[in-house]
Amino acid sequence: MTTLPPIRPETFRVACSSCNLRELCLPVGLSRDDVEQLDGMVATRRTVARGDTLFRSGDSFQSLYAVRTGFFKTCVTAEDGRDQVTGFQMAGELLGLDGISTDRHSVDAVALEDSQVCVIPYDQLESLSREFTTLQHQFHKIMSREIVRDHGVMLLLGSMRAEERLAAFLLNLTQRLQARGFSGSSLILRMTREEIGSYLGLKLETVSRTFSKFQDEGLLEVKQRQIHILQPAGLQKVVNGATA
Amino acid sequence: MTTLPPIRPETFRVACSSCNLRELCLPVGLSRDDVEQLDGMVATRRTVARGDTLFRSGDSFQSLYAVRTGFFKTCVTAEDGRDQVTGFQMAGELLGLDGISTDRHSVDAVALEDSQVCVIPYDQLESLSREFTTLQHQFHKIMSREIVRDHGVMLLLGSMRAEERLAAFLLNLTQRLQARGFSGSSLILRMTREEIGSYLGLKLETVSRTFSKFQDEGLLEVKQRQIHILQPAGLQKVVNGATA
DNA sequence: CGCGAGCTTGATGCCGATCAATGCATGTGG
DNA sequence: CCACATGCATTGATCGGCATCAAGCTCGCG
Repeated sequence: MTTLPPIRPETFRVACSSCNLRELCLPVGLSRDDVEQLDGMVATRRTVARGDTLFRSGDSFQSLYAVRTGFFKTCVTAEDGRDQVTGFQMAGELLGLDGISTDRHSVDAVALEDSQVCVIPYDQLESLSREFTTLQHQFHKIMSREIVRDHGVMLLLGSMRAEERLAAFLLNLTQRLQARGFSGSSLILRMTREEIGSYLGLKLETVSRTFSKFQDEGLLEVKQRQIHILQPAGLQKVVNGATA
Repeated sequence: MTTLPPIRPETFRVACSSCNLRELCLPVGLSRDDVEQLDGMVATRRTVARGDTLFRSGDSFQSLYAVRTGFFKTCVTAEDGRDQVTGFQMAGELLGLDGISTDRHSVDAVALEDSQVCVIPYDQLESLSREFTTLQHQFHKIMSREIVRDHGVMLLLGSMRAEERLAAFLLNLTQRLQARGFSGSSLILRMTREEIGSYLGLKLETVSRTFSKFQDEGLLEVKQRQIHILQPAGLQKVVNGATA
């Protein structure tokens, strides 16, 4: 068998028009022609190893990033050192929107596994979206969706109990994974109990205990970070007020 | 004394270029010429009586609203009826950004006192911001600022204790009032203890008790909704981890 | 093989929720 | 103008959920 020329990932053409995430990512709803306009803008990718930061709070803001592969968390840190996970991002989701307001990032974005992102230079996005109405509108929708998502998290943090929070979190994760073609019932958590706890406003022990409780009740199976959802409907009941 | 002709507010010319809020509102950072372009877009005002809603969750989204006078709250409601105040808006702040994502509003906006808003038809805002780079950029900054604000609320809800939450809330309110030319030390709350509690993820009794505690400690004076801040620095200490 | 990061589980305590009563303003109708 | 109702706020007593403290446990990895 003759050896093929080595694959050099860096040289791959980065092109939204041929990306399998285009139905989830920035290009949603754009025509074929419009998407091809994006190809000129999204010219580079960046690889981020597990544990490394894509950007940090305080860094100057230049670009947005679309997750191509991998998994991220974003964290805010208060002056007194307290910190809070504000979100988990997977393929097709945008990172960096926080930076637009002050030209500096206000959160840390950390890769929870080896990841790749597409770099979207922000000034180019602004000028392209002046030309292409659909792109402009799509971008606004993405920002608005982030605001709506944040409101949902506030509801969760402000008025739900531990079990309800974890159940809501798991259902949200599985929905997003399912939209990406993964199983809706089986998943591997990319984050620690502590990170889940930070996101949900709980301590890691409470997260662990709640997983165990769900397991005892037959709602799911937990083996470390491997989760099998056995009764999605049961979890949904927990999210609402099932005091079971 | 001769009677003056009656003032008919509806006929006042609505003009961003002559609005005293232009340094706080959408026009921030725009040149005189650019602001005059806004005058054509922001053509109408709407009056909302105390207790009435400007829009409701589920309403179709057409316009953004800039608070001109008065005070609003926004609430999300879960399917099970639980609800959560997601923000309080005062003069110069924008309402309705949540609606862009799905063309329907996802929160209720309720006036907490008799209020007036400027109506900003969203399709006109999009087309104007295709023409005027500074407007486009300013609008993006406002959306991004909302996202950053939401992250701050998540930090508060996820990792602060009752006293810290209330202190942070009061300092935030006074800062915003001060930016509008009001005293930084004396304010009248436009919302009930229950609404504060909902926003902060606390019960109204806890809010009330915490006010009393701050008063006992000499940090402020409370007389129903009248608040006098005596030691802003003391409140700031509470926001960080003063276990006092 | 043994170390360490992450996870589980138990015992205890505290913060804020809940339940309940009273107080205080505003407004309405007699 | 007062009596009473109503909505909101305060304060007390008790309870419960989650945090905290503390031990082991599991698993991947050098």
